[in-house]
Amino acid sequence: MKIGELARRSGLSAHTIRYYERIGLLPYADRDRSRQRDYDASILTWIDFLGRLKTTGMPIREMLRYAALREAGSGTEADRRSLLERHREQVRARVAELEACLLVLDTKIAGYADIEKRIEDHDAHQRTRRNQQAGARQAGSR
Amino acid sequence: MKIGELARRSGLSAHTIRYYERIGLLPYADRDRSRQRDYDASILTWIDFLGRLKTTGMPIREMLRYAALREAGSGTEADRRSLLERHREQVRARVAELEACLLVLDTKIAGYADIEKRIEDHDAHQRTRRNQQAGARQAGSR
DNA sequence: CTACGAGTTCGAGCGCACTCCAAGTCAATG
DNA sequence: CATTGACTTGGAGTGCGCTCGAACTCGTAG
Repeated sequence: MKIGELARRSGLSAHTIRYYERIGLLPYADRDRSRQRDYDASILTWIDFLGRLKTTGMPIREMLRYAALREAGSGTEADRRSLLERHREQVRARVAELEACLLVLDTKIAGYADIEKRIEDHDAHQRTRRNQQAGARQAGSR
Repeated sequence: MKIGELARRSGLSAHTIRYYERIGLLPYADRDRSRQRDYDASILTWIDFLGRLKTTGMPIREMLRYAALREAGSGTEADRRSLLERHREQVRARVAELEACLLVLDTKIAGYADIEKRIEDHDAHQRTRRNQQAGARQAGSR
């Protein structure tokens, strides 16, 4: 698979794929006779996992540490595991934080809803009064 | 309250407070006789809410839109509400996304735990075999 | 042979959200 | 009166994670 197809299938741009290789997030890819990168489909699994790390807010620095352990092969499982466990805790904390903010947002939104409702009621009341006055005028003009 | 105290109480740096005022996120603060900013405690509520928006990933661009509506005063409640409602949906989506990633992390971590367990078992087995051989040698040597 | 499309490298540029620096002002203290 | 420390402004610099451009090389189709 060449870089263009990998880009389409991974959702990254070819630029980003090269950038990731440059910084060491992706392993140095084999090149064909004309020095073009030639990828194995298995790289998609790795890119996908990197995407998870990224989505959960892991900085590239730390992904690099994980990638390096992975490259180092067996014997690094305990380190990789504890790195992911620490990250998992951070993600859990983040979720809790977002949920706390959601409550604040709910309250704020409910506050605006109240204000809007009060305005509507007020308007409806005003209309009713105008109509009553108009009715009274009509009745009086007969 | 001067900027230093506000910085301490809000958790922002004085630099950041001035930056926020410059871009319009904080209202232009009144100055005292010697042109120093003089804040009312009520600003803390606003900074706190801005913090919630920031924590939930709202870009400054959008906070500015909200801040502008707020400055515009009454009549903008419906807009402010819908802005916050749209944001709330994004935050909810983000939480869902993080939770999906947490499942992937759990699986990955469990995988490493398995590998480590297999290695431990293997080592324990090796030790047992060595002990048995040592025992057999001792018994034979008697 | 030419033209194309997709790839290559290297380095510069960008958007975001700060963060910091230099040079100056001011009020209070010794 | 001199010093100290907290403040002022305007503008430059930073770190992150890309993103893009220029100039070039290939392999294939017409």
